[in-house]
Amino acid sequence: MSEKVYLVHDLIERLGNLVRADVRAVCHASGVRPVQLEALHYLTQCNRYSDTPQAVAEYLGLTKGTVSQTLKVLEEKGLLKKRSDPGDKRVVHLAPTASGRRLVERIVPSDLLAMGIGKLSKSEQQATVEVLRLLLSSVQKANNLRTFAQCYSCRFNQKIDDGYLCELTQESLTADDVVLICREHQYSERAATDIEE
Amino acid sequence: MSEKVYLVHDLIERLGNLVRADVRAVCHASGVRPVQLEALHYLTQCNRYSDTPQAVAEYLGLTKGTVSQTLKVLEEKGLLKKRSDPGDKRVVHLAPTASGRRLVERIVPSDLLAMGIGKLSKSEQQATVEVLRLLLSSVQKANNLRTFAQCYSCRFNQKIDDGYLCELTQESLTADDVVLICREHQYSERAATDIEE
DNA sequence: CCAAAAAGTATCGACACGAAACAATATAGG
DNA sequence: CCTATATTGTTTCGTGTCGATACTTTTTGG
Repeated sequence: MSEKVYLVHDLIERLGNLVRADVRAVCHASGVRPVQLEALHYLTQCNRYSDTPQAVAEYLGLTKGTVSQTLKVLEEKGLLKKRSDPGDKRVVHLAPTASGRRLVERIVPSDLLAMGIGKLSKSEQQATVEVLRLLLSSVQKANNLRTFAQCYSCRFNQKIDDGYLCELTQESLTADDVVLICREHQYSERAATDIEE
Repeated sequence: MSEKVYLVHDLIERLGNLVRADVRAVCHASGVRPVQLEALHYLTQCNRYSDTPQAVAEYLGLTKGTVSQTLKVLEEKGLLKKRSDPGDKRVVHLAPTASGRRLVERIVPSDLLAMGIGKLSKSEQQATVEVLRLLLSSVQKANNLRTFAQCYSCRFNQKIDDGYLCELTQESLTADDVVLICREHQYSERAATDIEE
């Protein structure tokens, strides 16, 4: 195996540790657990097909039982509202409350990371985003993982005259919709990671 | 704040989540906790100034009380040996046992990440390592964090005729020593992150 | 020599986590 | 239509993580 794999594993792990330690400290001051914040953070970014307990569990790599408890605590704290799906009565939709959104905005992104990135030049910042994006999509593709990416880079997304269409659900999407992350997302064959914003 | 900060935070968090979920699965099969493996992994990489409970706590971003328990469990499982310092009787040195080292080698690096990196071209792999290294050192410098890097890039490290000298401890170091990570590490002023291996 | 700092341990309570069992609803096959 | 089977989510339970706090031992500094 290439030496590089060890290096990248180490670097990802250490950056992850630092960011997590920082987030943990701020979370602690705010009285929430890191995993609770991560779930809430996800829910501020996902679309209406992806705001369920099951999707949160897949995104975080946890079991549905574990996530169920986390969501229960978030609801008790008033950071989250549950709403049952009108079409499928098994399904629950989750939405952060106003205070939930405020909490996420206060903690994400971590100051630690922001300061580090701020020290980089514009071109270094750009290179960082591109490399991380490429690495993430490569890991996801190599392991057939759900990609949890935004609709605009999805092979099911189609541009129509007054907006977009999801070919999977056959529903029309707005410009706001297509920047949310979706659990059904699949990259199109062409390099969809190159899209600039 | 630059948009890029949000993007990088997200990407680091998601890559970290994926790697952690993968490591967690393998750990579970091996009967150890992720945090136990991370501590053990650190101890396979650190030098003789950095193999103490306090250093592990700083590296992982946890309190010493928490780490003390983790180490106790590792010792009970026979993955770790404790040895008290002859010079300072408060200090305990930690060393992975043979089975501890074997465990780490089996789990690190994660297959998930290895497969993802394997799909990248040589030059993309190189770019990934460089970008992550730059980002990590930038984050560390911006926050005055301990860098936990290898002696060869340390400002206290000096090349002498038959090896190296640490100007902080005034002890001589071998070629094997200078690739271990040290809690007292400080980057020299020149860009020490550019060193190739 | 004594106060303060530092390294480590022990104990406690809140919560994370997986496993398993469970309830409710949806889907597919006969 | 009706009954397996699958899917979604919750609950319960046991183990373990984590931080806070209090504590011991040793070192250091005035």
